[in-house]
Amino acid sequence: MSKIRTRFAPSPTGKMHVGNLRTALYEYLIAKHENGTFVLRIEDTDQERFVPEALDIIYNTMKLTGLNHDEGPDKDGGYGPYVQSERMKSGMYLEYAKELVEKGEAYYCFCTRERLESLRASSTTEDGKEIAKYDKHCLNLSKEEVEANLKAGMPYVIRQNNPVSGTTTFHDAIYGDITVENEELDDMILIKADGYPTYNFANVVDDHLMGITHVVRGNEYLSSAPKYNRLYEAFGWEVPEYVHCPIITDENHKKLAKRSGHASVEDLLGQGFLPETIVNFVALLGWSPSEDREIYSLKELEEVFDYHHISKSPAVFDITKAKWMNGEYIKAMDMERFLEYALPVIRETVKKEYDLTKIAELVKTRIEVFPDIKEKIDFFDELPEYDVAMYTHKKMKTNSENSLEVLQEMLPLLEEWEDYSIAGIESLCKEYIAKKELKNGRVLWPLRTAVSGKQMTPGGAYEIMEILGKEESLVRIRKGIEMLENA
RNA sequence: GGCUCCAUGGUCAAGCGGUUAAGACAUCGCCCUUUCACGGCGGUAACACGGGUUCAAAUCCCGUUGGAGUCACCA
Repeated sequence: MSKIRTRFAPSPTGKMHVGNLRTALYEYLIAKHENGTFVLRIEDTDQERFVPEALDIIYNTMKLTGLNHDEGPDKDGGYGPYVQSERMKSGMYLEYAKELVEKGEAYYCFCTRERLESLRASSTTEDGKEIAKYDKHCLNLSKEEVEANLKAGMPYVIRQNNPVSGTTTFHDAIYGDITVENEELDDMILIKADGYPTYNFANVVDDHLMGITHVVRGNEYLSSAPKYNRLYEAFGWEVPEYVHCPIITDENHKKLAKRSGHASVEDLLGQGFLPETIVNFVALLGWSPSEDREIYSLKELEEVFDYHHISKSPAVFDITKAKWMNGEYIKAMDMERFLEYALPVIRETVKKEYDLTKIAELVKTRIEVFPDIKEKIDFFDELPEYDVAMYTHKKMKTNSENSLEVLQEMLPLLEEWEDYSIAGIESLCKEYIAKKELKNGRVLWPLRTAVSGKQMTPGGAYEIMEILGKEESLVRIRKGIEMLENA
């Protein structure tokens, strides 16, 4: 069997959609699993939607996620150029289109947009039986008429000439054989009036020229696949293995769109997701490994990925589960890298001179995405307003009276104490607890409350006091005493 | 609306004719614990419906219903 060659062929029109990323990922994995070649090709045939920054987005995303291509615009592998607008310069798409015209598989069309629009309008007013497709009007033009029109400089497109009867069957690795009536096939445009090939055409030509063996794409292309198939056949080219992936949807089971808030890789990154989470999570949307396991690095995915296990039904992008997975990655991160992500967020919230690394450590097992950090540590900078009722905790057996007593008795001890390390404070507290024969919670709950002013905090009284230091800890405890006295 | 595809818990999903119908997220409860987390244990929860085929159907076939995708000189 020949070596596998897959390609990721994005068009630079904006952000990187997660559906696109998954397609790229599967293409990458299919190739890498078999030691094949993963090609990056830029499909910029739409001059109107082209946005230059999108190229950077594509490169950055690929790099960040680790989907490194073996061939591409920046890595010639002998199949270049890898940018369609550059390939176009040689006029090759037009040549190929003309080849089809000569074979009778395509034809020139001079219809105006106005005519096409009215055609569409009239077809919809019919009884619903009518199919909204081109009526092959220009197919009837004689060779002479075409020549004359061309000579006169009339704008034209070249359309595929599909049969009007019979059926076309193509094979997909996931969906099996799919058959459609040829009558359903529209004569799609191959070459646009601006001379550029359409995606549909350029895609087929380039895939063939680049020796692509597996064509992976979203299943929104399923309905146009028969037309591509006819193109391959018209040229007499070998049809690649089609792999149509199920669609990724939002929670309403609709195709994931920008408005969902997490439709692009950039959105996800901005929300505090790690690249490896995105890759891992998206890999599992529509595919599952044979072993019972969910956390996979890209390398591990390369090992176990088998595209025959891709499922057929659409998958909801469950942001809740994605967050869980991100939390798993965060917990498994080494401290150094964690700090790179966490510190900037912490700095936004904590302006005072505390040991931010210690704060980071506190928070590591308690967040799912990095912005979660903010609300967990806001009390460090400033003791929030809180209600004395917070001192009452049923399970800790605390109330405002015994809390006051504990704080009043602890205050002088803490004032004399110098060692405000976790261990130091702990030994002081434990000593007091032992002497008074109390449960830990009886004294630690009031302390933690006084020092944080919050119902829940990352870390306990020891950890918080260590970070706050002696002075600030005492200020807060005195404040607590004052509040309890006035209650 | 035409065409195409899809159909196991709320979500991701295992399952390929014989299972007590896995597992994960979420949810609920318990344990651990100075709070919250982490960790551990357990619970609730699914084969859309109707016909076949078969000794036997979540698994195969047909229909119904439901959902999605697609119908551009966009990709």
